[in-house]
Amino acid sequence: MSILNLNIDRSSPVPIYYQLKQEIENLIETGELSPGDTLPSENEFSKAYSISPMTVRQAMSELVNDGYIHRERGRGTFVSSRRLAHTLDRLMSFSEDMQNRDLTPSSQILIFEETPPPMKVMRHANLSSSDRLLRIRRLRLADDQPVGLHDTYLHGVTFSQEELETTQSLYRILENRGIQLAEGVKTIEAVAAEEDVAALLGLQPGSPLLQTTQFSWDHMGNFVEFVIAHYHSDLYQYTIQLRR
Amino acid sequence: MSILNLNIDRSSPVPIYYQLKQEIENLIETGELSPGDTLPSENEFSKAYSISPMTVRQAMSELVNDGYIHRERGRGTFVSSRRLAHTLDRLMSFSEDMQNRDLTPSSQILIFEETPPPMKVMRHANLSSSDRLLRIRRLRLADDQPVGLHDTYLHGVTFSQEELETTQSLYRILENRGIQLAEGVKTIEAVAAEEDVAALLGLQPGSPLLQTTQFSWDHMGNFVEFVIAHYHSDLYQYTIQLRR
DNA sequence: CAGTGGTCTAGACCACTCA
DNA sequence: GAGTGGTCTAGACCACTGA
Repeated sequence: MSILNLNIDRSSPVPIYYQLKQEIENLIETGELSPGDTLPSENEFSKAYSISPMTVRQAMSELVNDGYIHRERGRGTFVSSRRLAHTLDRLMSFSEDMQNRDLTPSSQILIFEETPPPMKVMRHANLSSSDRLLRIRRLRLADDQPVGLHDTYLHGVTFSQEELETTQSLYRILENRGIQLAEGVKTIEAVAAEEDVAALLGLQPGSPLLQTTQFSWDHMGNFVEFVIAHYHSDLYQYTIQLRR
Repeated sequence: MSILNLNIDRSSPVPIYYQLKQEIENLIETGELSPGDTLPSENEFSKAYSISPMTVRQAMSELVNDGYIHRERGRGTFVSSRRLAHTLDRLMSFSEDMQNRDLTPSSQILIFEETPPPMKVMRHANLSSSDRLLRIRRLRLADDQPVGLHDTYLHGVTFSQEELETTQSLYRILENRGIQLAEGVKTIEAVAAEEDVAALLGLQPGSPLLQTTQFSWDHMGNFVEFVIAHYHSDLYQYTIQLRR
């Protein structure tokens, strides 16, 4: 593999390993390097640009980490397939999710009240029955078709039903109050539709539903929300991108 | 922060950075180090165990990458909130998955044959009806209880049923042939159990099942496998960790 | 065999934090 | 100003691959 023509500016405040990483990333993004192509060896990079091997290695390691390239001992370093976007699973609102799928999201608020935490929430979020959560039940529609039912329980934040109706986005309301969701756990299972849920989603009782339950926390590890959702499985599937 | 009491064996073939990483991981997993605790500085590690700073750094970098710790320039290195397990979603075999859940996995091979690709696979993996795939249907058990049914379609690899029975692991057979799964897409939905599947899983027909369909590719973007799986939802849920 | 990535050394200077 | 992580050097030996 002949050496690539890269632009490394040693007077720049940008770290050398980072410049190298960005340059290679660009070549891959623009298609000048294709999946399966062999990269110059670490040694070649090191000599061609007078960069210490360990510095070259740092750039390569981050590219491997980001999924752009992979290394094979004794063989070389290769550009990886770009089949998948480089995104992992993210905390995403229903609205964001639908917009990503090119559907128009909407909502009907069915319940808006203060309640003590459900048992499951008390256990996982370490709350007691004297704590008060804001409970919001919403029918979720995509292109005006009902696809799911969301029961959201919020901790440590209050607002009016009117504010939700005008803002449309729970996450935006949280952000306006300086609350940022940082991590979450979502569990997915299949359940048979109860009568009330079935009626709302236009299904027969007993129809298979996708049920997701999610806990979310902010950066400090404070419990923020619990959501239990039921989806019409013909209209809503869950897709995950995986890496080894 | 006083120095920790770690066990580093320099005569071991296990790399030093990896030993260091594992030891710290253990301290965090067992709770001997708690979220927010300050780790000894890189310099302290380096001196205490006579390890080169760059080697200490490699261990730390991987721990950061895996979400165990985070670094703050000028302040120190801290144990991260351990609310979430340290795994993101990975391509994982059923066996690995069960072992992570402390269950003993086993399998019964029901079908082992060559077939043309199913329609869905032809579309997604760009194959034609003249291609031949190896199809394997297996009943999957955890602690001897049937939890799921896997239909796997493999491309570009052949082996005998005997080899699978002795090796036990499809992924190991692939690895032995130099095939490494690199990325995948998994779709999760809820379906009603068909009669044959219900019987195998000990359920009534029409019971809600978790259905996952997965495509996997190697580093070069070559299609390797398609798996359609059905799970007894009471016994098997899918959990995802999310980040914003 | 030469070439590759994997690991490791023993230093260096820098920007940043905090007392 | 002492201590921290961030970057970087210029080498070394190893295990592995492939011709």
